[in-house]
Amino acid sequence: MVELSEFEKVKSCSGQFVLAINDTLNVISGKWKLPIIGSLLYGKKRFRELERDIPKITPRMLSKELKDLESSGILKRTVFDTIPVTVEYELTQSGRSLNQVLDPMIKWGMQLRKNVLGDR
Amino acid sequence: MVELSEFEKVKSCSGQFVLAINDTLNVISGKWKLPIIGSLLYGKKRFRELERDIPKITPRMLSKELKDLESSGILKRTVFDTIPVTVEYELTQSGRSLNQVLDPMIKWGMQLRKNVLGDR
DNA sequence: ATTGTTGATATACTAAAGGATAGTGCTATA
DNA sequence: TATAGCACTATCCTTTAGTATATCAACAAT
Repeated sequence: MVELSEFEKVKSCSGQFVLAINDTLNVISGKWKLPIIGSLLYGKKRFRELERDIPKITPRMLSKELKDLESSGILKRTVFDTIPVTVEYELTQSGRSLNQVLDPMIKWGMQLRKNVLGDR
Repeated sequence: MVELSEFEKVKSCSGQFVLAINDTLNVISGKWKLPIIGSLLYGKKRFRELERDIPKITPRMLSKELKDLESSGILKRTVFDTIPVTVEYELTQSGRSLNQVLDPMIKWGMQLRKNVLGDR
């Protein structure tokens, strides 16, 4: 766990502050990461299921983003020795814990829309 | 304010969910937005002060990012009729409220580093 | 034999983001 | 008169992100 004192230390230093936020940002930014995470929040999915779930994504991008997310420890890839092969993707504990950051982003985004995007 | 019921509605719909998060993401993503916001958290600053505060940023990027942040209502630009002109940038209430989303990102990013980035 | 399904990869391209460098109009100071 | 500071803008170039399209190998069903 991240202790309070450690958090305060990082927060008070502008350089550390940016680094920690960027680590988070890198995990969720990119055109397709959120749609993938969003789809997996409803449970494990196979490659083709994700492809159908996410309109307009190409297999190239799906494959790439899944690799990225796996290497950040956000999701787990499991291969089953069936014919043809079955591959399942599911969020890890770390992936599910992203709610801690996504929920405030939803709230803030909704508020922003009221404040500035609304008056367009 | 964003009501609880409204939040729950958006959160439960994968499309809306992604839209609200992307609105937030667009405000803070880009190589220089966080350093700028970070610098302004310590108080109002002038153009050249920001330039000195943020190593390696070019005036072109600083100018562009400041415009972006202003148009999302994150900061306010004030021109003083001095000679030569003085321009001050400061966070708006909306900009300061970004703490609500940045704090969880710091915590989550620190945790991530312990989980996966640590073992490199 | 042909077609379809699985989970991808390869190659080539376009678009968006960002960097390098120079220059603007103004004025105070040396 | 030359230099420096202020707040930028313009032009060009490189790097990164994302798209389009075709293909792979294994097999199963028609």
